[in-house]
Amino acid sequence: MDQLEIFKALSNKTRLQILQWLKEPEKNFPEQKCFEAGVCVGQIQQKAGLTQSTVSEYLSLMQRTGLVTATRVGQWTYYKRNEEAFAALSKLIESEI
Amino acid sequence: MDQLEIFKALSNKTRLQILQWLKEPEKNFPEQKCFEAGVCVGQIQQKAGLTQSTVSEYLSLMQRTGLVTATRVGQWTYYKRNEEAFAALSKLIESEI
DNA sequence: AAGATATATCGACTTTTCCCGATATGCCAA
DNA sequence: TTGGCATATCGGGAAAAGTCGATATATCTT
Repeated sequence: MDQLEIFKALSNKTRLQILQWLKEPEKNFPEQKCFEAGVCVGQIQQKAGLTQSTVSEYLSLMQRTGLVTATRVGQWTYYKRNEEAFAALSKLIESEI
Repeated sequence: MDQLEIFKALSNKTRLQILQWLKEPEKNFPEQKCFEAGVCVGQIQQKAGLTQSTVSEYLSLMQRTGLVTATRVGQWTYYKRNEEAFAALSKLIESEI
C-alpha cells in the first residue's frame, strides 16, 4: 500500500469522479447489462468525455495502486472498486498519517 | 472540505513527511522548547532539508486545505496538525469517495 | 484468415507541480 | 528608527502529470 501513489491517483477530478460512478454501476451505467465484474472501459470513457486512451490510462493507474480491480472477459476489461483498499486507506489516515 | 485539494496536498513525499513529524513534535523537534502552538517553520525547514521558501509554501498550502493550523507568535509562525481534518478525511473516504 | 471491435501503449504537446534564489514583509531589540 | 531575524511571496527553470491522436494488441465473428 503505497500512500503517496494512492494520493496521487486521487489527485485528479476525473479519476475521483470515476470512483464515485463505480459506487453505483447500475445507476450510472444503465446501458451495461451485467455488473458482476465491474464496468467496461468504453462505458466509463463515454461518461467521462475524455479520449479512450486517457481513460484507459487512468483506469490502469488506479489498478496499479489497488483502488480498483480489473477483469478481462473476452475483448472487454471490467473495472470495479476495491472496497478493501478504501477501508484500508481510511484506517491509514485515521491512525498513521 | 475540498477533497481534490486535500489529495493534492497529500501527493508529495516531503509534505507527508512533515505531517508525520508533526504527530510527535517533542520527539521530532527536540531543539524547540514549547509546543503549545505547534512547530515553527525554521525547525521544519531544517529537518526537511529544502529551502526556507519551499517549506514555507508547503506549510501554507497545507494550511489552506485545513490539514494544519498556523499561529503567529511574534516573528514565528507555529504550525500544527489539525486532527479534526484527518478524522473528517478518514470518514469521507470510508463513506463518500 | 480477415475484418470489426475493445482496450492498451506510444510519442508529443500543454499544463501543473516542484523547488530554487532573490526579494519583500513583519516583528523585535537596541 | 535602524538592523537583524523569521517568514512570506515572487519569478523562473526543470520535472511530472494531463491529455491527445496514432498505432499496436487481443479477441470475437464470419
